[in-house]
Amino acid sequence: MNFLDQKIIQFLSRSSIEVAPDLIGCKIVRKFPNNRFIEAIIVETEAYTENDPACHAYKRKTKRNSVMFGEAGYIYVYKIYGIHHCLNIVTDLENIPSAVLIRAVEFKEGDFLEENNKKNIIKLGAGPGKLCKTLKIDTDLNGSKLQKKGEINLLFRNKIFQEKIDKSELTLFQTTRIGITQGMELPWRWYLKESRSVSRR
DNA sequence: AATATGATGTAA
DNA sequence: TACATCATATTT
Repeated sequence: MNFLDQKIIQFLSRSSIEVAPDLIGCKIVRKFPNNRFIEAIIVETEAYTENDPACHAYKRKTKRNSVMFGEAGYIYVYKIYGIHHCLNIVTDLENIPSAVLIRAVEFKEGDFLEENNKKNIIKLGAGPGKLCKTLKIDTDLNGSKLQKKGEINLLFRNKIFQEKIDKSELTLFQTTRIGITQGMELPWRWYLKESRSVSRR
């Protein structure tokens, strides 16, 4: 494991409520066997934590949610409504079931020249199911570790993004979470106000 | 074994 | 606002 992988694990080994806003601006890198890869900037996240009625691991450890009980730096992928997949990054210490749901990412112009229409590139990552479809993420990746040499990796915010946050040229908006039936009052959703790829405002 | 339902997306 | 569609969890 290299130094940067180590730093990412440290960064993720905190409460999901701290990690979720910090993940905005970080980059998901999805690598494929043919050496090609896609990069996407995270622009919308939600925190799920222990003692949170909306968390899949709220009641007990099950086969599905077991990854959330493990150490930070692994991904939890589940299928929802029979059709879509959702990507989560496991956070916090071992045996504290928590994760951050990636709700939206933004792709850069120039990617997808072959497969997709340039017009709707903004929409390709605007929703948890859509981003998984675009990044070809399904339950086969459940339990994978984020690492440089892997099918999926996470990179920190670049310097320019961090400077813009620091100078308030980019702003994070905090709201309540989407689509849940319990814990609706908890303001654990964050999105990048300036991004056009946010799923809902 | 049977049933209920969901951290969604799309079309209407 | 309806609904497609199925893995998982829960109930019988």
